[in-house]
Amino acid sequence: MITERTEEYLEAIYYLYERGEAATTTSVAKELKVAPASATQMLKKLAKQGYLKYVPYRGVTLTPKGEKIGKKVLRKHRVMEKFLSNLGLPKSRVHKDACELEHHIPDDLERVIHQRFEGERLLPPGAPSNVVPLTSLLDGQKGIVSFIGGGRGASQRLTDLGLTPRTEIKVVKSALFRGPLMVSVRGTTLAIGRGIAATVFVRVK
Amino acid sequence: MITERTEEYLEAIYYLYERGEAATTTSVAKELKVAPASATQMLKKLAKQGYLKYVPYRGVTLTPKGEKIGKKVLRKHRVMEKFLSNLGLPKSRVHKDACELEHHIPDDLERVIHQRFEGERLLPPGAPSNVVPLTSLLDGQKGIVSFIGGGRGASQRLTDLGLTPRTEIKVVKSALFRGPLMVSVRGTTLAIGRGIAATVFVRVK
DNA sequence: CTTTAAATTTAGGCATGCCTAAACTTTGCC
DNA sequence: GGCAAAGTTTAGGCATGCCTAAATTTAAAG
Ligand SMILES: [Fe+2]
Ligand SMILES: [Fe+2]
Ligand SMILES: [Fe+2]
Ligand SMILES: [Fe+2]
Repeated sequence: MITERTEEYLEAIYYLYERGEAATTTSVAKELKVAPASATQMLKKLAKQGYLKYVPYRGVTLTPKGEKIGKKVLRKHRVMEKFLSNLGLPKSRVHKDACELEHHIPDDLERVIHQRFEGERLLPPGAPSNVVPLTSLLDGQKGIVSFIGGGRGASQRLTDLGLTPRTEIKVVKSALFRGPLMVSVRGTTLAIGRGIAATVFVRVK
Repeated sequence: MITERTEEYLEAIYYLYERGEAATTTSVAKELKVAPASATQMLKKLAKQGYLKYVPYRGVTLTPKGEKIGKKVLRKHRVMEKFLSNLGLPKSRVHKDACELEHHIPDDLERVIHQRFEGERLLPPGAPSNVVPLTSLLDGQKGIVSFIGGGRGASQRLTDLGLTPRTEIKVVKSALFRGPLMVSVRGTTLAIGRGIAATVFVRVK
């Protein structure tokens, strides 16, 4: 059985990775507010369990197995944060509560909550319900560009990138709530900012 | 700190109490699928902690402190069960997942979720069970208007909007917990407030 | 080579919590 | 008073997991 603390470590390591920071013993320890010695011990254990590769004095790298968990937990954390803050929970509690719930929310429940709370205010009235902002797609999902909701400037930039209606688009990597999205269009992969991505509405397949 | 297992015991004892059954060592043990000896030990501990009154050979009674917790946990359990099953979780998992979440959902979150799904208890007795308030529908779901539960004013306004019995209606977007619903009726999309939507009962397809 | 920061090892601490079988005691009923 | 059922006591098991200070080692930079 995977413990809550293990999830917490993997989440933190994935978070460092996502920001391009090295996952050293100290950086992990700082992230989790524990002493370096504690992190060393824990990282060795996680390596033995196959969640990451640990090289003494060199830091760690997540294995596919560990990355999958870290990524999932972080995603749940963010989904729950948004959920809670949308419900009007005091800001001071949003993070903490999300950090507890992230370990207890089943995958499918997370998915449903996510779908309902991302971009819901952006949808133009009357749009068919399977048309959603690009930012709502999860990694790996595909869609067809339906229309561009933004103004002229945004439209121009997106046209330049080849993001025009009826184009098929696939989300390669979405940080879910912040940071750019990596999308694949017409065989090429490109990164676009969240702000502009939110103006692209796609029909989900 | 109150443990999960403690909550489980208090929940079970409150559940017995609610049904008018005596909370004896054996009945509690049976409820939780443990040996009587385990229950004895645990009940003594809970008594020492002030959650209940324990009289050897006579069973237990919840103190106000214990009753408050047992009642709350059971309520959370039920709210979560309803929530999960409304979201389409497989029946086999609804109970188990609810029994985990009940220990991790903050009070205010439970309250909000409850409000969203309590509408179903407004159902007039004898109504077929697939008739639910409009507010219970999820995005994209369709239904046939069955009847209007509100008073004259509400009825008039809804009639004006074309929301009359036997009309087909589709929920385009429901904010799930607050804000108006977007519905599609006879080919047009319109927004209606939550309050009035709760008086519209529809037969789900 | 020296210095410093990062990392590791060591040795220990702490916090428990819940469960069971088997033998024994009590209660309640006849 | 005898008996069965309910409840209790006893004695033990099991499953750990994570954290830290201080001393030591290693790596990297100059
Ligand atoms: Fe967490
Ligand atoms: Fe978290
Ligand atoms: Fe539970
Ligand atoms: Fe429960």
